[in-house]
Amino acid sequence: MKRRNTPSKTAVLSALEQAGTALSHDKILASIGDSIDRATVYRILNRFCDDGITHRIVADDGKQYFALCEGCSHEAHAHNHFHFRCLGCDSVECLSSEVTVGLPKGYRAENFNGVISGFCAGCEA
Amino acid sequence: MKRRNTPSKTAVLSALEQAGTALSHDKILASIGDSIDRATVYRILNRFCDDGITHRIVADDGKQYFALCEGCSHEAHAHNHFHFRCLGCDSVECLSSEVTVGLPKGYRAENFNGVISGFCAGCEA
DNA sequence: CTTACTATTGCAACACTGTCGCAACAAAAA
DNA sequence: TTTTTGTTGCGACAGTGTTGCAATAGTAAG
Repeated sequence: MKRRNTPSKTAVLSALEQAGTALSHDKILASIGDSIDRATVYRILNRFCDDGITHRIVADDGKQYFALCEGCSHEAHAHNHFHFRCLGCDSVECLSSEVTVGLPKGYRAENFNGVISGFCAGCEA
Repeated sequence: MKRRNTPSKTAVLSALEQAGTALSHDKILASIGDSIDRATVYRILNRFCDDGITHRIVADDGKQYFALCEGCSHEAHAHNHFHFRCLGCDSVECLSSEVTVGLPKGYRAENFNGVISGFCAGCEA
């Protein structure tokens, strides 16, 4: 499946680049304006994940967040790091600490999803 | 807020006890039959979480799972352990390994949510 | 430049999860 | 038994994410 360069795709990509952190779908939509259809943004993001351009985080609010992959190749995605979601400003950022978790025998891990929610330095009263 | 003992509450509790693992809302509903309303089950589960009887896990499918708390007091909930969701049989179980993650300065953690998805020993081809 | 191919888009509709308001009900205490 | 008030059932709702389909527009070939 060959990919094409479209204005929508570029807009989503630059929104993620500009933010620097993980963005929820609606944040992305708000960032690029409502000129692009909801469904299109979802499809673009899913394509990005398929292609290894972004990784998907499901936070404890049940919503998906997307962040640009940095330093991980297409073959070896190493997203075993945590994310922090601020309950005050609703921002999601990647934490640097990597974690390895032991699984029971015979288990095979496919995806890692670690989120800690709380209050960031700015929102902490 | 005093709690009352009702058949619905007992049914949900025994469903969780019988399962031994974490259950999604619809699994619980299926387990106790459709004699109880959807909204009621949600309310019962939220009450359980408020009271520290269960803890809530949000898996990477965006759904909430509930598991009985074992060995954690009302005051000091220590749910910083991982959960494993099998992509084959869709079961969610608690992993034993406890994890501590370092947060940036000034950050305060409120909730820990770690889920690893993959295939369990039974579903691994 | 023109044409053909097909990835992508927009629109609408849909499934699903979780919540909320309100009137009716029922557990627990008086 | 009566009273109090926590719970339930029903309906409606908001939000998230997906899908089908016709129309559009990249992209490469002629």
